[in-house]
Amino acid sequence: MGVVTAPKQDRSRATRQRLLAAAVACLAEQGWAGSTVSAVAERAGVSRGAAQHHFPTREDLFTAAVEYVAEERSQALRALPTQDRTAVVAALVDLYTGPLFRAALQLWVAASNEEQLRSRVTELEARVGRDTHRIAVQLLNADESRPGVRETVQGLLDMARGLGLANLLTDDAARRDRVVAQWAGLLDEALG
Amino acid sequence: MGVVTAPKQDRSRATRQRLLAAAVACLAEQGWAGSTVSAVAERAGVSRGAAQHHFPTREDLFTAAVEYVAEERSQALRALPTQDRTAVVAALVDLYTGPLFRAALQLWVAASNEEQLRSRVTELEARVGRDTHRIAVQLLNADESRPGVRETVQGLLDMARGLGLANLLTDDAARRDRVVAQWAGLLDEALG
DNA sequence: AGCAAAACAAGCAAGCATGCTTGCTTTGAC
DNA sequence: GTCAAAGCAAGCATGCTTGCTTGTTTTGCT
Repeated sequence: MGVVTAPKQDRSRATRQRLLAAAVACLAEQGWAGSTVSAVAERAGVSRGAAQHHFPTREDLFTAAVEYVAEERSQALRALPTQDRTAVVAALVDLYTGPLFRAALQLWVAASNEEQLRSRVTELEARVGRDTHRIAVQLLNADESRPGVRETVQGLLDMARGLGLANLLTDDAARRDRVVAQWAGLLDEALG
Repeated sequence: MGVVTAPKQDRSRATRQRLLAAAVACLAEQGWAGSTVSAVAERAGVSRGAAQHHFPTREDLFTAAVEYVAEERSQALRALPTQDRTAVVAALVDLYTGPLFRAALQLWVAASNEEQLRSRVTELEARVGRDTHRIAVQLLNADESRPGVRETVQGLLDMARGLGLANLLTDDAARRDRVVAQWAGLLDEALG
């Protein structure tokens, strides 16, 4: 009762998947308040009743969606190719511009107000954040034993977050590219 | 009709002010969806009817609140003291940690989904962003005629935004201080 | 002091999202 | 082929927020 049990039928699993994907898309496009279960169900191509069969309450649905977003983001992270530092910086920043980041951003802001979501989303961000930092250090070929290197990389990721946030309203890819180019150079000097 | 006319009575102006301040506080604490006009009116200490007398529709209220936030942020910006670069960086970052930034963040995210808000909030961010950049260049004593300096400062402000965003869920002032110290050093080298 | 206008308070109807309940269809096993 | 269980669809009741409408108090001016 209440425990999310592993689905036993293929159709059910497919529907669950579609519902979660639709939930993430709705979050990215219409935000938290606009992501009503009717909207998610309609986008997933199922009835609202079906949605509430898989996720009895709206909170259940988006609790699962949080995990889904975390999984997708980790997956995108691991798909990053190894290149020169400028390309790596650009690729990292690109992680914060897609619909996945938009959905995550909506979840962060919603979690800052909804008690129920806060703990789960905080855990998500901690986990994904650690993964991101680890992979960033690896891809940038940074030596974390040197003092300041850890903070430099953290600042870079914070800058990427900020660029993604600025990208929420106005799609300023041109400005972003210039900033990325400049700071990739500064970073290259700082990391040696 | 519909045009927000200048209030003629002192009590009215005070109530308007309290309503706007309460709207900003509600935004920062309870987000966009949670900032119902009842909540704002209660926080302002007036009845809901009074709130709807001053702002006939909810959109009117928060349209005015957007302007209010922009004004407050510009004011906070101009109050920044001139100090050494590390202190200036810390002060700039601090601009992105208070309730004003939280309210602005809620507005950004809400505006990314609500058509009506988007244009106004976009204009707000453009204006405040320009002011912030200008004052940052001035306080940092940066020579924008040198290539790359403009992008360097922009990247710093983007990092500040990202730090503020990270601060939304977990109040990690310690990490922020370390990142600020490190990036202040990087910036000092880059600006010469 | 009186008066008109503004400011404020309270109640009412409409719209919407959620959660529950009921009934029908599909699945997979015997 | 049948049957029980899971998946799915639709309708209903509740609670909440908004906007409007009506009535009362306060303000500023003559």
